[in-house]
Amino acid sequence: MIFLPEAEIVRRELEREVVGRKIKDVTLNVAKVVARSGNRTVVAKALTGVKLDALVRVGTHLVFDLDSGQRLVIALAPSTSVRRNTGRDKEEPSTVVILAFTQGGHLRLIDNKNGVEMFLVDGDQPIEETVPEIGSAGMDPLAAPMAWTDFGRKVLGHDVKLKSLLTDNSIIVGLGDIYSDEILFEAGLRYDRLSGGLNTQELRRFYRSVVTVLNDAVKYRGTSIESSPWLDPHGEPGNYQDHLQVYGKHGQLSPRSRQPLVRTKYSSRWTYFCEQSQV
DNA sequence: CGATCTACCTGATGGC
DNA sequence: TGCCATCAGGTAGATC
Repeated sequence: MIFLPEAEIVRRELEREVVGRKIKDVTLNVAKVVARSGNRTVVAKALTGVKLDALVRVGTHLVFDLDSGQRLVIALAPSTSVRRNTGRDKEEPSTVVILAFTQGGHLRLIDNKNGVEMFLVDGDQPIEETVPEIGSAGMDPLAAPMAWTDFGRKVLGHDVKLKSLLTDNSIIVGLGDIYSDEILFEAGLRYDRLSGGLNTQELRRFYRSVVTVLNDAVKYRGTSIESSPWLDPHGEPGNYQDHLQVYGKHGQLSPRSRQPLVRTKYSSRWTYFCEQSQV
């Protein structure tokens, strides 16, 4: 599964290995994935012979500048895998897009739920305008630097349980159960605390934990566990699963309180936390 | 022992 | 606005 740290890892890899390359050939296996730019023939034609000039990440969207003057947007879904392949690698099941480069090699998108979208937008207008969901997306804690004042205002501006806040893409983009539970443990805050009731000290701890956990997850190259498989563009798993403190660890001793960690259902999904150290 | 079924996992979505 | 039922695909474990 791709969440925010994994999206950042993908951006770094593709910046090194794909930017500067020219598209020789385009394979589009699923019409829905490119439908925002028209049909497959139109999109393939618009991309063939075009060079990828620059890449930025906005939340879980990857945005390439093209030498055609357009931009290529890849809107990653949790179910998306991004792969750098040689041209000879055999096509994995659920491969939805293949971009083959004149310099050799492929960029492939794999998605068993067809959740990924790839489309072209005008390069002259701001990306927030050409891609409305980018304009309305939540904060990106990996954007350097996420403003502390924005964070505070957004958190206090809602009165919702902290876990709901963390997993709400319109407030903070790209987090799921794993990173949410880890952030809340790091912050010493319970999943069911109301965001509007945090005091200044708690708010600062919360902010610091969001930034720390997500940056650590990038540093350790993402989280690869059974319920949330993740492989980087080279097919390598991450290591952050070895640094998880609470997720999936109910019954084990809390690193902070030395009491057993607890697992509870919250809005029909599991939440892992330490009853003693998270208040 | 293999095929099939069931329950449950995940995040996204849309109705209330 | 926030909460929750439902959806879809995948999979683990049970059952035949």
